[in-house]
Amino acid sequence: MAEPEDRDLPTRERILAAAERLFARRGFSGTSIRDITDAVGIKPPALYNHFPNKEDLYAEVLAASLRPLIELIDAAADAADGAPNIEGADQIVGRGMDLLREHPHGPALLMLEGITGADHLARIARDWIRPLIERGVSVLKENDASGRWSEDVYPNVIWMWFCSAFGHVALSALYAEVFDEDGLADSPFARHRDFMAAVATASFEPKR
Amino acid sequence: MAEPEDRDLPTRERILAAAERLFARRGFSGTSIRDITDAVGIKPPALYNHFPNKEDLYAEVLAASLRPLIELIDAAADAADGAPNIEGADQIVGRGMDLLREHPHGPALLMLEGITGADHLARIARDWIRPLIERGVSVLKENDASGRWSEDVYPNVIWMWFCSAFGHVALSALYAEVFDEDGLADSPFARHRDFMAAVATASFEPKR
Amino acid sequence: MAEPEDRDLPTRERILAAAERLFARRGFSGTSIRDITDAVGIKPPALYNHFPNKEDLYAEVLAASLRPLIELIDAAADAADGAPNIEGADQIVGRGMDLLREHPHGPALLMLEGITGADHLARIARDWIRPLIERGVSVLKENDASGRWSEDVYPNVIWMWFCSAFGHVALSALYAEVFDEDGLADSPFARHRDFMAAVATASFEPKR
Amino acid sequence: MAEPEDRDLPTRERILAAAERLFARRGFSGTSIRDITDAVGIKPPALYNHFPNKEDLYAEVLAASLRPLIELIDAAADAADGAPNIEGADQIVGRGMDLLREHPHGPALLMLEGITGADHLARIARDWIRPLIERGVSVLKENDASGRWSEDVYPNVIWMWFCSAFGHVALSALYAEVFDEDGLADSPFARHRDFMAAVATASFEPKR
DNA sequence: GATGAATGAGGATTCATTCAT
DNA sequence: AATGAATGAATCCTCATTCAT
Repeated sequence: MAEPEDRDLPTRERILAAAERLFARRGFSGTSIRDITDAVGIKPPALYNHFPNKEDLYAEVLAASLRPLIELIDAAADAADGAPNIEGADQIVGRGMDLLREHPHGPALLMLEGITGADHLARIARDWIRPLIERGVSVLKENDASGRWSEDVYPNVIWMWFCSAFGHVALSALYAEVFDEDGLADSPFARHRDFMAAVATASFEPKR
Repeated sequence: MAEPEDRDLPTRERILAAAERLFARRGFSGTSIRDITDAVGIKPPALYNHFPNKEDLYAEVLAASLRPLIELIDAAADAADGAPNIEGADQIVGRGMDLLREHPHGPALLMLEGITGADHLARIARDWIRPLIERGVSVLKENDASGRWSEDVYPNVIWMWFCSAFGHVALSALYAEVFDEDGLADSPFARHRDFMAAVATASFEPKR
Repeated sequence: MAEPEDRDLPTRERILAAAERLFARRGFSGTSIRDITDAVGIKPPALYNHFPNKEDLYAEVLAASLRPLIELIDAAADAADGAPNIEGADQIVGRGMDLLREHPHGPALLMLEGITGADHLARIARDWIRPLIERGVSVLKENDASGRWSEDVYPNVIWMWFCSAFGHVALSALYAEVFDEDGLADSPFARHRDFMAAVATASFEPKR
Repeated sequence: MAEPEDRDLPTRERILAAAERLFARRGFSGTSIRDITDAVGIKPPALYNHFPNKEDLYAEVLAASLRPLIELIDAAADAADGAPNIEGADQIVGRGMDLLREHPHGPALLMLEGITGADHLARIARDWIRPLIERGVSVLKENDASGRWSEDVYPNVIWMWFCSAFGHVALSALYAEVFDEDGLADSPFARHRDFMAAVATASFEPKR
């Protein structure tokens, strides 16, 4: 708990790191300023030299936590853009999950926001999720040669993968309790990622 | 907001209903006793005539919210138990989602618990999720004739469907912001349910 | 300080009494909730069972403190309405001051507000002071036969008396330090009141 | 608001000017160090290079704000010392008010202190107000030939004029709300000053 | 002189809970 | 079964002040 949260970094960064971890684990109202400052090793008033209030700190954590995810997913989609049909699907899914795994707080924060539908939801949806979906849909339009799906379910395709992938990462605590192993550890994670990639393959296998 | 939460029901039931809705929307620490009693139309001390404290009320809400889900999913699985191969998969998925839709607070509560990994998580995992997974795995063992999957990914199959289905229902607020329509309304919901059922079908289509 | 503030009265009244005294002596921002609740003999949270917040408590104190002043002055003006010329002026002044003396917190609160020009000033001016001035002006119009003053200085007449009378009562702490006697005690107060009444008489003495 | 408070002056003077204005408008406890430094355009710690703490800054503001008033009033009294009877009264009153008008924060600060009776009151009373009163009384003794007043009400005379004159200037915010015009603007101020001078004349008009 | 970072003390207010009625 | 009044603990945040730079 009181891990000094990377003692070398400037205080502002340490606050962001501690806040990200705590907000992701306990939600906004479940995390107190004191929780965060205790984790950083400062007193509560010191936090206000770096952030004007809890809300703004949270907004910054949210943005900082989602930005790399979207950027990386975007880059992965770029890479897969010209790729041939079926192989593309499983590779995108696999890469996407690997990226989520490296930034597991983002999915948790996003799903907490998505469920509780708090104040930031509209902005998140507009700025992060909608572009992500649109990006995915356009990739599908160019690459799906399976003949299985009409264009108007492409958003559902992306949405389902979004729920599955973000859900797996965000729900790692539940996964651990259910399966007695850390869902983000190498082997279980690989198994799940590969399974999801295989479902993707099956989904875009040309219809007989 | 201040809907008197079914004026005819006994107070205890009205508290449970209001608490379920609020806990699902704002989480445990984001919901105050006053929020609940305001929704019911009583004063905070009156709540303590029916529940010993907030924690126990929450535990009861959680159980009451998850029990029907598990029971109904269980029943759906029973019905599909003897069903033939491929048709079974999409029917189970479709029925399961219809059931979730009727009790949308359950998925939200479960995912909030699953993310924040709070005190109830171990019990929930043991009592509700593990049996659900095991039930699904055994159904798969009896019915999967696709030749696509080895038995040790069956848990991943169920887990992925769990994330997708519970995620879609729990994240309806996010869905609404992203797609400008209520993901639980008839037509969008049917589209997503049918798409997921189709993916199930594709996943269990016998391999060529 | 910790006088129990009239132990018999209901808590709400005791809070109002303590708050009036403290706000009048130390101003709004110089008075803490704890100051008030200490004077009443309760803990700070108990105050919130009776008033929603400090601002509203202050507003209520202000209204409760000014209302009797205005009402009584109004009544005094009524009584003097039909009175003959000169005698009226000194009697109104004398009676008005006697009334202020009985409610000395009102002038203090009003002058603090009037100086700091805080949020309530506009409302106070409109609801309390303007009617008071207008009332005084109309009395002057009917009764001033001195031939000394044009009608357009009547507001200045009232304003000057307002400053003098409210000032004397509000500034009793300063008066005490300057003159080494309590300006609200019987004898010094009577001397000042009678002097002011005499000035009023001189001011409305028919011009030679 | 964020007027840089006379950019050319040395920081110390700019702090004094900003502090005077803010203390006069919001009182001691209603003004924070940050309010002052914001108005000056520096950060709070910089203030401590010029003043040891808030209390001492306030004391200096108070002295600096009252000193010119007293000096100027004193000078005005000197000038009127040899002046003949009746004309003197109105001239002193008129000149005194003109002086107050040029330093309107002094009256506000003084009345706030006089009402709240804070720590500085005794010193202020002794050092500033008492000499002022005594000076006025001695002028009256030498000049009052009206035969209207016994010598023991002379202090009341001065006190009443003090309340009226300081009150009018300090309460300019209230005046503005009540009369819809700035009480310190040329025309309204002149009207009030002349009225007060006229009352002075009437008060010292030889009795018939 | 000025500032960024820090802090102890205290600010108003909320919260879960109790208890007498 | 319900409530008004009360409270200890905790909430977010502000404040005056310090100190190293």
